[in-house]
Amino acid sequence: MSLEHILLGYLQKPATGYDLGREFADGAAHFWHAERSQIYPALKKLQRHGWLECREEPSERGPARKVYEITEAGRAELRDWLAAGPHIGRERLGYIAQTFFLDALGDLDETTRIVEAMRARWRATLAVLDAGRAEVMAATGGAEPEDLELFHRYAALRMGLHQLRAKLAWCDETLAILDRRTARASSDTPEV
Amino acid sequence: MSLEHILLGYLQKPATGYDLGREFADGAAHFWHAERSQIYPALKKLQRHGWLECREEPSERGPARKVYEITEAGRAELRDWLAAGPHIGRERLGYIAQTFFLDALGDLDETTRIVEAMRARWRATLAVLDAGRAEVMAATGGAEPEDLELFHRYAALRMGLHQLRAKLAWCDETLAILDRRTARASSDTPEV
DNA sequence: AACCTCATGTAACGCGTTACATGATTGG
DNA sequence: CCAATCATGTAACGCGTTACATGAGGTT
Repeated sequence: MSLEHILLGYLQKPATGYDLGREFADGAAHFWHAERSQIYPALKKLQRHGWLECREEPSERGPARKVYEITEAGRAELRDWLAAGPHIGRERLGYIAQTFFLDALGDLDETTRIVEAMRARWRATLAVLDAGRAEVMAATGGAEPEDLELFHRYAALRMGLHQLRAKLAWCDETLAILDRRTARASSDTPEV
Repeated sequence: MSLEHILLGYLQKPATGYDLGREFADGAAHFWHAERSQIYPALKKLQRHGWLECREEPSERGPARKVYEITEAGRAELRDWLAAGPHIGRERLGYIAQTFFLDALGDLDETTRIVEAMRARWRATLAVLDAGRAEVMAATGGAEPEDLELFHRYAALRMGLHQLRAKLAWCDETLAILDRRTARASSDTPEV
């Protein structure tokens, strides 16, 4: 159900399916993803519900743009979804599953290698989110954004940052434990 | 692809589909979930691949138990999956999406209410994970587990704890910002 | 008698991914 | 001329959810 409501959320400003596809590649990337092949049918479904209206506009290049706009019923539906309490679903986290079973490799060096790879990936993602944060900070001069829309978008970004920093903290903690363990193991069986 | 590999991971010790269903309700709940209706066909598929073997055993109550056991090919497949680098997929986080669009409610009191509800939910989950951590701590006497299997299961649990604490830290941070904002707003427009 | 736990499944549906189709314009 | 960007989609497939079916044995 969430994708549809995210589309309604974005469509408080009129947009085309193509535009929305870009949002999922940019602004929303850290909490949701959708391909355009999924977006186009979803928009039609929202229109059938009466939550969106559509007008066609010629485009300079390519086929006519279908610009969607939210209706009053759509706004009500969005508000219901937002006010209905937190939408916390079950998270499927392959990397924790992997950690959970990593003993099957029977080798703590392999564990170290995998955790280091995780750290590298998340550091790269953190750099992207941090750039977004720096942008907001520059625009507001270091204060919390006054504007309600920006305030909430920034709050969502802060959540992403907290989560990423927690992942990285776990990597550091785990690597430290692994380090201590390898150090201890090599002092137990010292080289000749 | 992950569910199948998680099943292989668990099946380093023989188990039935029913047993595995319980794991997803208990031990694996914080990073993966699967219904038994999904597990039974998945086990058959793994068997077709030659990664599992199955023997039937009579059960004291109910129909015969199908006890699955991993094969050498299955172990190789699991090791490949584990060693292939971190399995970091796209996360779909409805609650961040919700935060992102919460300005549509046009009311910071509603935002406060939602964030408080999130905090309550995550506090409850944290209590569960923390109990698991306390159990391990009690068993090892406060040290990191020596046993390789326990070490990795505990590492996975620590990750869950880090993530939850990050969520809660965000709630606290956000509620503090909201508080300051409401305080400022009421001093700008003081009651008569 | 009603209900819980053990133990197996099937069927229908919905959400998400990948691949493909079409076609105009702009830039190298 | 080739590639990228704009702009719309469809089709096939796979993963996940919900609901249902069956039936034995033990508990209240």
